Amino acid sequence: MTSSPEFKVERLTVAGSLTDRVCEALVQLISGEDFPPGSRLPSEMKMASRFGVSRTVIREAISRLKSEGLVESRQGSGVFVREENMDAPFRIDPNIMDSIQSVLQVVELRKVLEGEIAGLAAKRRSREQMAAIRQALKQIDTDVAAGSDGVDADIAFHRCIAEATGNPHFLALIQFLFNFLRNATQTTRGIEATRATLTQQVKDEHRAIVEAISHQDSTAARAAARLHMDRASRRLGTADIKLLQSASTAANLTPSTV
Amino acid sequence: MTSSPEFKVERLTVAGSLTDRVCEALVQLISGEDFPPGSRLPSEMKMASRFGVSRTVIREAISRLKSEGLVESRQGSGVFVREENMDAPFRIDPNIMDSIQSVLQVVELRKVLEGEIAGLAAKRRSREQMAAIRQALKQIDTDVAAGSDGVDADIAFHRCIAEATGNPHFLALIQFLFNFLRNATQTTRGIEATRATLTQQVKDEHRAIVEAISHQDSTAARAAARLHMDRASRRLGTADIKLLQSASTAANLTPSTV
DNA sequence: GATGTAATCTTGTACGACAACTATAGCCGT
DNA sequence: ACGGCTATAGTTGTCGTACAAGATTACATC
Repeated sequence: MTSSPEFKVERLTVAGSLTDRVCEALVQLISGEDFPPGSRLPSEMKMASRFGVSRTVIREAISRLKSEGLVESRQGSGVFVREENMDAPFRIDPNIMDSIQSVLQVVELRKVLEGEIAGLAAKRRSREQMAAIRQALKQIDTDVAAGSDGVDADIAFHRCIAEATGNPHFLALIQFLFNFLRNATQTTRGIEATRATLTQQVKDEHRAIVEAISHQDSTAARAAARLHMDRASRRLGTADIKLLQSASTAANLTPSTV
Repeated sequence: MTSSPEFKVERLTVAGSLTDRVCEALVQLISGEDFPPGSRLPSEMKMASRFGVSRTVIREAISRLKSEGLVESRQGSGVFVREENMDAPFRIDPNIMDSIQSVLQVVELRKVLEGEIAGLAAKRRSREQMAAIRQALKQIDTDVAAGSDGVDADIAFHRCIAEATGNPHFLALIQFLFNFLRNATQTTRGIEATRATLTQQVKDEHRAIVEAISHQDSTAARAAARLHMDRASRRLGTADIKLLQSASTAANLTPSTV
């Protein structure tokens, strides 16, 4: 091996800082077949030379990859690609938030989950859990009467139902989806307003879910929850779509001027 | 303000590199009330002085926090705490892998998803997607005949179905669950063996799913997928439970000796 | 051939310098 | 007095060098 290049230098992306670009390029190289799991990637000096950047940039990029669990560095030995990316978490790409369609797709995911969660909760809920659900339902009214937008109480309500399944992963997953949707929609503040105006309809939907769970009728609970989410996505899809779209385009024009 | 310390220097943890410790300390400070969302944290120079490390270390720590979405840096202005931790990913605590019950709970989550995914795929699949699903089903046989355990092909099969929903989040989520389950079970190699011995039954279950999707019968598709997952969890719950348990206890004894 | 040691390579950390960019204070013109 | 422009200081981004700490390899020695 006289001077065989240890890896091809990918075209660095045009946007972002040097560290961003190098990071992206390295992820591509690791994802590809250039560096299989367990292999050692070139020394920081060599990478700096190949990419035409300083070692500082390489080190910061490696630092990110380490925090994401893609690589692992051993002092004096080198940087190695981690065996498994089992820790690769489930995350939704934040820059798809612009797209109203993607938000609706997340809502669809939530709809599926809420339906099954309600069905399972109907089967398994204990008496205490049933009381907690009823209490959470009341809390929504209390909060709204006190001037709150009721979003927190609404989330707590659905969390109570998820807890009643006895499977903590359902709770964790819908909590994650709540976080995402809240952040995706909070830019406009349109959803909360919509929810506030449609309180009566939402209240009826909630009651239907609670009643079904109370009667341990899992089929009805699933249907009620799905209907609830269907209507929620419809509310999202009609009134607020323009707001969200305009907000997203505005965000595109001013990427970091927030 | 003459010389009010802008933040208290937390005790740096004893283990890990300087970057690790600084990173941890910063996370604590951000999680606490010292630096609320939107606030600017001290300049890199000041932090370097406070922590008694070089600016390099601070920069690498900040780089990690940026990749984790906790902070955001603006050149010439400073480093700011991001508004919401909307990026908080959905991840399953790795140390629950010990518990066979938790694994079964994840399987239940997958069961729910696979059922709904199959139902949606039955409604929406295009002709090309149907062909891809059939192709993936055949590939399982091909791989198994070639001596493979067929796990990869099995995953690819279910991925094809998820793709046919047209909602990429379903695909991403079940891929995440696959990764977790694979890592949770691969220690014993017991599951693959089980799956290999029960090929005929699994094949029948797969065929039922494919036929239902082909006929665009979403109810049948959902039922078939749920049955498939039910049987999978039963297979998991009976034969391999002892293997998994023993493997988990062994893993506890050797936490990082892999 | 086994073994201990030195040379060498790699990552970790520190320091200094400058470029690119921002925000602010202050000056100036009106 | 007020608005707009500029100078200036502060901050992040990038570069380079240097050395410490740990690991690997080669080699000399027995």
